[in-house]
Amino acid sequence: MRVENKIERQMRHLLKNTIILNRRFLDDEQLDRKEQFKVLKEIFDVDVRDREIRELSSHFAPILRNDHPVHLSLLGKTGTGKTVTMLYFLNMLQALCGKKNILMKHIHLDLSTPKPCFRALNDLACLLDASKRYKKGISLDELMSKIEERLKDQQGYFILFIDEIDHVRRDLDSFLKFLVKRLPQTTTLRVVIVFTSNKLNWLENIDPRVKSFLKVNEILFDPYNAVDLRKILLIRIKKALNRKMLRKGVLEKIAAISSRTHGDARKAVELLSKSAQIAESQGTAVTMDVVDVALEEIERDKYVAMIKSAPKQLQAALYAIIAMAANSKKPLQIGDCYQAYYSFCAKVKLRSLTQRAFSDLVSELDIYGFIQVRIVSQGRYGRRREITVNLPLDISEKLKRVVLMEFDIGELIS
DNA sequence: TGTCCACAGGAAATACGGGGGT
DNA sequence: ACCCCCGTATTTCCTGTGGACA
Repeated sequence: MRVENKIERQMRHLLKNTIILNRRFLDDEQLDRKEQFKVLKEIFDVDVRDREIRELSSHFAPILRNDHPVHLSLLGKTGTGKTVTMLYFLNMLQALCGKKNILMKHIHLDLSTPKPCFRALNDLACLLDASKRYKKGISLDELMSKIEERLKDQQGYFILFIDEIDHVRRDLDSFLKFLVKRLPQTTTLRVVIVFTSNKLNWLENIDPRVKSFLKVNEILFDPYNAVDLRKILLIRIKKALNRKMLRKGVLEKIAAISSRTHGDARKAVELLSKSAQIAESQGTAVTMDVVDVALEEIERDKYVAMIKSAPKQLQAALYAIIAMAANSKKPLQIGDCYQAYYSFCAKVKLRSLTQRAFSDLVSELDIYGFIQVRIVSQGRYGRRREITVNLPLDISEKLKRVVLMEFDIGELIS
């Protein structure tokens, strides 16, 4: 057979077995606002998040009557659609207000990465075009004044959508105090603040003096169930994938796994996407087995990505603990781990921390899920935390290698 | 019943780095 | 050049504690 024919046949075969037709629809980051809204509209059109949208409507209805709604707090885990629903809703509301000649504007302050109070205020000021971007060096008061100045003489409704409010580390109180006490007094705008949080009780930890000022309504976003996830995934599949290459039941399986483990739409789409990728690179259809492989791969990548982006000290602590755990079947205790960490630091020329600081690193590793920590009292033999490592062997080996690479040490240290 | 282990974990202090106004 | 401001990382200092053991 002539070589041209071979190539052509090969290409046609590949084309026929292509799974991902339009990668962009598997990753919201790559879609622009307009396309995102289009996808969202389709999702809402099949009655997903119906209750939440109805509640939002009734919360904001007073605006159309020239009345003042109280603030709003959207609660729910990550990936339950708090942000997208709200953005979509605000967009609609904006259009509605436009029709009725009601002055309304909204701003989305995204705190999805943790920031101190200063940074949050600065971001807000930038969004309002009230100040330039500072890194540091300017007092909080000045920033607040700039924002006030900017908003002073404006009229109408001002909806401030603050995403992930609990990510304001340190001094959340003064941030809120400014927003709910000081700001409304210095402006003629009617301010309505919408908070988002994945901690159901974030309001309970704030300064009572601020809290008393903060009248909020709450809307709870439940994790998606399998039925909703199926609808959401189906829309993505239609847009992005070659459906012929999806074996029967795969969609249901992904929906079921996702609703069972987290109910997070973004993660569900990620699993779909990963499965398609794997199947495509193997040249097979997306089968149930492929989904399992994808699940494992996502899990592993999660750990690796986390430790790679973590501070050096945390990496060292993790290495020491994993290495210790490999040599002993019993749970570890802090003191021994600290010794291991200490000598590891010496080997890689890292300044070692005190045990107090190390103890915090251990808690952090626990939060991230690398290790499990349990406080156990041994009577006169002390009160201590027992450390266990439950990572699958391949992952812990991989993590050790990653850490060593981070320290520029190729060869294994015994 | 009191002691005392081996830490946990909170609070405050300190060190350090770097930006901004003047 | 000087002083002020802020953030982060750590250290220092500290009080608290469940229960085995004497």
